[in-house]
Amino acid sequence: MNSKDIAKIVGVSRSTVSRVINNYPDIPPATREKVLKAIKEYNYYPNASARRLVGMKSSTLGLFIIDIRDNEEPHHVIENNEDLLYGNSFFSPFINAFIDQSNKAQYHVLVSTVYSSGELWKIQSAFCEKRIDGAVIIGSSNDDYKKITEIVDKDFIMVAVDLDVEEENAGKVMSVNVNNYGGVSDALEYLIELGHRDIGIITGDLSKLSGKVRFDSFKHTLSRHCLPLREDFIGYGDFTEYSGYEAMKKILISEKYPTAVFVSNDTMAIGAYRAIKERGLKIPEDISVIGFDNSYISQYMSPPLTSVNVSLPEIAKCSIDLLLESINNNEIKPIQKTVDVEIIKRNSCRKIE
Amino acid sequence: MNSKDIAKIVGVSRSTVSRVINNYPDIPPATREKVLKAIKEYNYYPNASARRLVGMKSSTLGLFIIDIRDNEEPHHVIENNEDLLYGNSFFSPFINAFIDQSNKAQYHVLVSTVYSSGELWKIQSAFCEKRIDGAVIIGSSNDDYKKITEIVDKDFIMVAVDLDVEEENAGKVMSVNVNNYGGVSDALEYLIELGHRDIGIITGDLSKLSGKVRFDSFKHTLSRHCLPLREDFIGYGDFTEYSGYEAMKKILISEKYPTAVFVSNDTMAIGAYRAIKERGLKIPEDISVIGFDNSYISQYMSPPLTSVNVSLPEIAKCSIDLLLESINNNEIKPIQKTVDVEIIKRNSCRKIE
DNA sequence: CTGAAAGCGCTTACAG
DNA sequence: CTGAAAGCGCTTACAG
Repeated sequence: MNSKDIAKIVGVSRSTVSRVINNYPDIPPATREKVLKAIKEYNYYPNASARRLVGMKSSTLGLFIIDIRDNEEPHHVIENNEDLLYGNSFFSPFINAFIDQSNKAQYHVLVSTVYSSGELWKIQSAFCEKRIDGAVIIGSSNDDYKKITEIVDKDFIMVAVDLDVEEENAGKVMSVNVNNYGGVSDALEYLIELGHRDIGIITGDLSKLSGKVRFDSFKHTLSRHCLPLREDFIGYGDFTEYSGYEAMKKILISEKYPTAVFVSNDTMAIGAYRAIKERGLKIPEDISVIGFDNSYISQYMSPPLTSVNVSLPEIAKCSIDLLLESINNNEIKPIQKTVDVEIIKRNSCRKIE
Repeated sequence: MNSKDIAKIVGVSRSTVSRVINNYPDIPPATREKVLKAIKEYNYYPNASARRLVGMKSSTLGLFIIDIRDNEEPHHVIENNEDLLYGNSFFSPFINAFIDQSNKAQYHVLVSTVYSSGELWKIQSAFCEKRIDGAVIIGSSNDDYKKITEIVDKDFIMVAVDLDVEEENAGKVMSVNVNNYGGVSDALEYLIELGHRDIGIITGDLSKLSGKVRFDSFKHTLSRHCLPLREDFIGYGDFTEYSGYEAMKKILISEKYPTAVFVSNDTMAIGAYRAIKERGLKIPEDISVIGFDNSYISQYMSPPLTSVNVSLPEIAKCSIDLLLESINNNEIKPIQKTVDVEIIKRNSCRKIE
């Protein structure tokens, strides 16, 4: 069943069929009805490839999840649930939200994973093969993104999510970021309000935007409030649970430990909880903990974790808006958007005197 | 840059360029080299639509997540993190695994959500528009799947995941399922081994395969061991956390309550834990709990939940194998596969005398 | 071994 | 208002 068949059935030309499909004006209602009826009756759908070939959009957005670990095997496939962990806490909900919002905007979405630099060509090829009209890149470090911009043509429509825009690229790239800076200062000010003065931090991966900015904001906010930053109150993590565990253990080594700790994401907070409990300390009685991301699990931790909520659906929405505007106007306006953030108070922080 | 350009550059015809791209034999190595070199140098990628149009595969698999709630608004978009919950525990990790495995098999994946019966045409259209070569359908109840088979042509290649195959369809449909039956009987036998005799159950949504089979297996296994099934030890849930909470409250109403409860999925176990704690009971001292799915969160519950592990990556692998075989041979062999299951023992079940 | 040509299914100037 | 025709970029018999 193709447009020719429909044309024959209705007794018009393919041009006319095409015109009603594409909502041209100047088609007499009667003709339009007849064509529509035949289309429905014969269950006809225009071939997407043929449409693409004559220059129409593919109506497809690409979503590239970058998780490069070049030191490991080239294409590491998720073999067990443990590997899914990483995806689960941040990427997965974002993927869902992105698909959902794209679908709502009448776009298909093509999802791909990139596990090594050697797979970066996937992005370029999806564009060159004309499979997608635009793409979101998520999960890349600044280094990775640099590589991407080297490989992928500059005139393809991409928005980078959760990515630091380097000076050289600023004004050239579309991106949407979480208000990491504000979120951390809010979190800290909340702790300070509760009376805390000895506040520690578990940092994230400092090569990622979120890791770096959260640490910076922590330092600035502390000094703005004239509070000291003690080196032994800093634990360096990399966003994984285990690193959170180790970092917290390190912080708790000395006999004087902070009364509150800001943990740069919830996944590390899980590890931190474990270290605190192993040390025989109670949350929040002995030590208050605040996380970041408000991931699914935080509400179920004991005690439920106070955390900075990042609205993944809102990030998805912003990215798609940027993408679609760019696609429709066929121009790349280098806009940086920031999505705001809010503290979800639960029971892991207490007031002290 | 298209095949004509490459042809001109190399000094051959487009036919030849096409032949080297498609690995035809009988091309002199020298020619092949030259063409490959130009392709690389000019960063040429063949247009996927044009290839599709001349009959090649689209190299794309569809993944349709069915979550029909017709009583709610037609297209409910995920607006807040709470909505993501449902996706998180089961779908999300599956989506990840599916994308990963498809990518590894050199396939793209097009993901779509279906939130109402009115959107079921999306499946048909993706096929008819020739966007995909095959598709996995997940999350549908038997009713939903029936509707799907009514709408979607029988000659499209689909595999149903976690779906009951009705008698009338058996032998016509490709599907992969979890060994729900074996998983539940294993779980129960584990409890029995620990000395439990008064065992309760919180059922899932009985209109879904997993809900129904888990309940059936529970009843059969109990009777095989000559253990009674007390009506007041049964709580009816629907796989959501809140339903688990309510169901457990109902079970705990009478003064005699079971020493162990099988909960049909981990999400409901979260609710069940809450109800048990509110009642002032301890897990596993007063009551043992075993879940199903071994979802991400189960290890972090307190106490960590013993659960039946379902290997989502393995399900993904099976589905893709089925799909690819069907696509390559261009025939639908109605095969039903079952993925095995294993108990992950943690601290929510205790031995009793 | 290789090129010229047909054809995949559409859309869109162009002409009427 | 509508049809005939060109053309999008490929692949694949066909002929040589």
